[in-house]
Amino acid sequence: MTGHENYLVRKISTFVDLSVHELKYLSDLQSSPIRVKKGREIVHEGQAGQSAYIIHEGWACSFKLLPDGGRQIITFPIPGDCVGLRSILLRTSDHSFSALTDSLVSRIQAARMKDLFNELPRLGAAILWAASRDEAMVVEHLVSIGRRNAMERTAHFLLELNDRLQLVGLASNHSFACPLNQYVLADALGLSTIHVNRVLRLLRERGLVTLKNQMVVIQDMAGMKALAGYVNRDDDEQIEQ
Amino acid sequence: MTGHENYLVRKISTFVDLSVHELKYLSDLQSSPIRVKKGREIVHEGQAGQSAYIIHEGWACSFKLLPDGGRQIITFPIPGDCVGLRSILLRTSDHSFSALTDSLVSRIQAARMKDLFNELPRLGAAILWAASRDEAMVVEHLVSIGRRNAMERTAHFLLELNDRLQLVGLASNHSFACPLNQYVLADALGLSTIHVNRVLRLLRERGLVTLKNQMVVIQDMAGMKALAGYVNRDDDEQIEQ
DNA sequence: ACGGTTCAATAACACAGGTTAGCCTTGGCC
DNA sequence: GGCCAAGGCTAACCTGTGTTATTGAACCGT
Repeated sequence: MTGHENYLVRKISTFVDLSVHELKYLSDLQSSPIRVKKGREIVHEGQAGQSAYIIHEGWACSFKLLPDGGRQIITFPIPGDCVGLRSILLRTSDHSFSALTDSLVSRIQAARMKDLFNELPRLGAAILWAASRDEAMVVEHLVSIGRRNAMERTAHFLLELNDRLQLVGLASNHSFACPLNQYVLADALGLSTIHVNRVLRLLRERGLVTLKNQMVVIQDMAGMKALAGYVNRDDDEQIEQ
Repeated sequence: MTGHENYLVRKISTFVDLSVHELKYLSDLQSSPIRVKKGREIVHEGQAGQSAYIIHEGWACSFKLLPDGGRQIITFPIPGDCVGLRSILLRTSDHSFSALTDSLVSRIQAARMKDLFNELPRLGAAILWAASRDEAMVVEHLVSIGRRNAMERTAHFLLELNDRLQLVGLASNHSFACPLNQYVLADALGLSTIHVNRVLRLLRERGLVTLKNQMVVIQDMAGMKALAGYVNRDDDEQIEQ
């Protein structure tokens, strides 16, 4: 264990206590870390090759491209997150995945992942549990885009990011470093860049939140939650065995 | 086996050949079938109780409600589909789930599902594979709502339904029975009822597709696919094990 | 045959968000 | 120091979609 996988361990440990053996297995599962330059595409939609990836440092995004050149960002994997688990079951990846900042990732071979479920089912369940949470996030994202207006949607998104980052210790109670620019936000929120700009200004003017110099500061947490209709993750939920 | 689980078997058999033993296990896994009246809510968001459900007959929808009374439909489970697998890992259900027509469903107890993975991992993998497909559908839905306009989105949705129904033999090449009314479509597509009506008229006027008397007829398959930017499911993908 | 309910259809109007077009700041690099 | 690229900001205008309101057809139970 070289230290960078602490985020994953930290996240999983919040819900199951890992034994020394499990920790070791978790560490051996992964390839040695790979440096990825900002902007570099790691997996391309339709690509065969069955690997999942774990992010140790940096931010990434998974997305789909449309024939007309449009892009919809599905989710922003952050340190400790696992991407492409689905491509282990399906034969090809159904979305692309690229680094938003210089990053450090490891690859997980499909075969080893399958072994894991036989050998350490408890650890396997913990990983699936984490994946389930990610799915739940995609669902919430769907709801946001389908039924919340631009402001609610943006607020909701920032609140959720804040919560996720706190889980791995990358956010204080109400602020976090955020390398996402307005173009990227637009592709995630299903809006135009210009409208993202408008919305951010409104949120700022109302004293709710600021995004400046790669830093998000939530200034009125209660106001934000009210606006977004945000419900806290039920963080005491436990995996039961 | 009373016959009604044929859809599930049929769907799974498309990708793995099930042994007699596996078929039996799959059948024993499920509670005896439960009749559910049209409109009845089967699982309520936040409800504890860890069960998944399998649909044998009828249509359902899974959705989330918003504080302002809005509703976003996530997906329409059809015969052979499994709902709420996620609530087996998370402790509570993160969305509601109700019957759109009189339906027949079975419950699957969490514990038995977990046993399955130990005892018949191949069958377990097949079920997870089906679940992965459903996830992929949610992602595609997200892309639709985020980056396709109302017409493209509607066309895409109908094409996808057609494909799914074909998989269980409930659609011919280009038409299928569809109990969804315009209100329900609106909540799925993130549109207003009125706009769904407009869009359906446009699609009809352009000779692309009609929805009349609970029947969808795709009249110009090529035109629809071009409009929606629809890519066929890669139906020859195999689960390998 | 009757009233009630559900669903589809249309029209007129309103507004959220998209589009086009610039300008300004910052920071890196030759 | 000067150029260039990336990212942020703003304004004016346009359009896709939402809203409100109303009508009609089909079906249902009594």
